[in-house]
Amino acid sequence: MTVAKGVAVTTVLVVDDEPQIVRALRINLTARGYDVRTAHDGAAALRAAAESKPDVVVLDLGLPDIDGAEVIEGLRGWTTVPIIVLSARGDSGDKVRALDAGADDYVTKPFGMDELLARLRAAVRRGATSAAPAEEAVVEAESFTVDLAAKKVRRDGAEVHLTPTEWGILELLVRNRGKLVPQKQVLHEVWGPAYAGETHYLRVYLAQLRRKLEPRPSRPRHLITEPGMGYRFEL
Amino acid sequence: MTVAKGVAVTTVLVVDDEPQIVRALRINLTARGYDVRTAHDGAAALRAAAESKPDVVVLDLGLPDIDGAEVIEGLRGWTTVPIIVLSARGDSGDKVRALDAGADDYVTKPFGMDELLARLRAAVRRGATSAAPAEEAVVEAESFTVDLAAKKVRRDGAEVHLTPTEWGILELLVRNRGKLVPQKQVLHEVWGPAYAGETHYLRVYLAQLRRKLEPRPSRPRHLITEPGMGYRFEL
DNA sequence: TCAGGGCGTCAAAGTGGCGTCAGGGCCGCA
DNA sequence: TGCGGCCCTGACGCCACTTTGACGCCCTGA
Repeated sequence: MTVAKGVAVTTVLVVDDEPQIVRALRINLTARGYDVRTAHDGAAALRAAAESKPDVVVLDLGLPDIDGAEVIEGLRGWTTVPIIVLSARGDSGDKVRALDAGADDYVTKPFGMDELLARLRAAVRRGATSAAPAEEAVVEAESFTVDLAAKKVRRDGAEVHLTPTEWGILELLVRNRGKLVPQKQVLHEVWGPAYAGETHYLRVYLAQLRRKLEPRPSRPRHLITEPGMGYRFEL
Repeated sequence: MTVAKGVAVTTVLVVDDEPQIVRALRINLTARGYDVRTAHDGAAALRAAAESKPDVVVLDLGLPDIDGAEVIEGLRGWTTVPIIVLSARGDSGDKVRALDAGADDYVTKPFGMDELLARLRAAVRRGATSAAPAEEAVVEAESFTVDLAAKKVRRDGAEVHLTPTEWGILELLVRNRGKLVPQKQVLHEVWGPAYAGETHYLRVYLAQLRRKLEPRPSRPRHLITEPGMGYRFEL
């Protein structure tokens, strides 16, 4: 899902060369809060998919340029995004080919909008559960490990308890491991936009984190201060 | 997939009360190398699913005992196994209900065997990629056990009665065992989107759960509060 | 050599979250 | 109509976390 301002918006790519179908889908999907992108032929569909990273694709088989099965294969080469095939041809050979090429569902025209929407929800639901695990959830430093998914920190096997603020800082730095994170960014993301000047907070909390995590808190090896600039997490 | 001697065998659970349908499916699926299990009513289906851990379920909606949507919900309570619904009724209301209850696909009788097999392959393919690390239906903590399929909790052999709200919280935490679940997520998933600020509810209900489940409710070992962040279930 | 800014450290408030208990309202069931 | 289970609400004490202030160090530039 595309995430904007903390709200997950589902993006749907509609691929069809019949304007009235595209129009009907756009109206219905937009009304239900989906972000709708469209493409009118196979080449445009592949481009649009690569670009807008949709959460689900609705694909008509009768495209002017490329055969539908090839579009499916083109997508399946690099993404597991759910694909719902629309087709006027109801014969079973087409269905079998499309599904075996990698489509997730097959709906015959004319279709009921209710049914299509329900199948769309089902496809998105599946996509959401299977997609996730991308990012590596557990990061290992020399003297401690950070589990970003479980929000746990372990040191010498024992779990270390962090307060919400401590965790917020550590998470931010670990997600940007190796990179310098400016003071302003830390303050902004952990405390909020109104705290850009409270650099003293950072000194206090970084000291606390080092005391809890560093083998030698006064000679930090992982939670590095870059004077005047910001902080950096090193493995 | 069930793995035996290095060879992956796909297990299909067929649920239908019409013997000739079951027979036709058994013959066709077995011929293609699937391991076929069958059930003739909803109760048996839920039992068989918990027992044989199928890779895909083919479910007829017109069962003699339980409504089809309830069977789907019963399965979805603890597993993400793909479910393909078969139904004689082609009307769109049924389709929408079944799909929204958690079905993955919907095929209207009479169906072509080719098409059903293609949809089955598509469902299995998806299931294989998403294949979460085989979630267990029954989770054992030190002092109690949670049966996600049966929605039951046992402590010292005796069943513990939970209210719907208590169960909702426990289920959510157990499904995310080890992971921290933010307060907002608990409120959102148990009470609904409008209750994001009612953190007091959580304190009351967590106390109730601890009183019922923890050996030492004031020193919880399994239902852990992470102050300011959320809750965590530990085995 | 001195002044100043940035940083680390320690300790002392204060305050907000948490656990707990008890009461009240609602709804389904007898 | 009464009863019991369940959900919600309010009050209160406690503790952990956040915030704040004071102080000394180091480095840099004047």
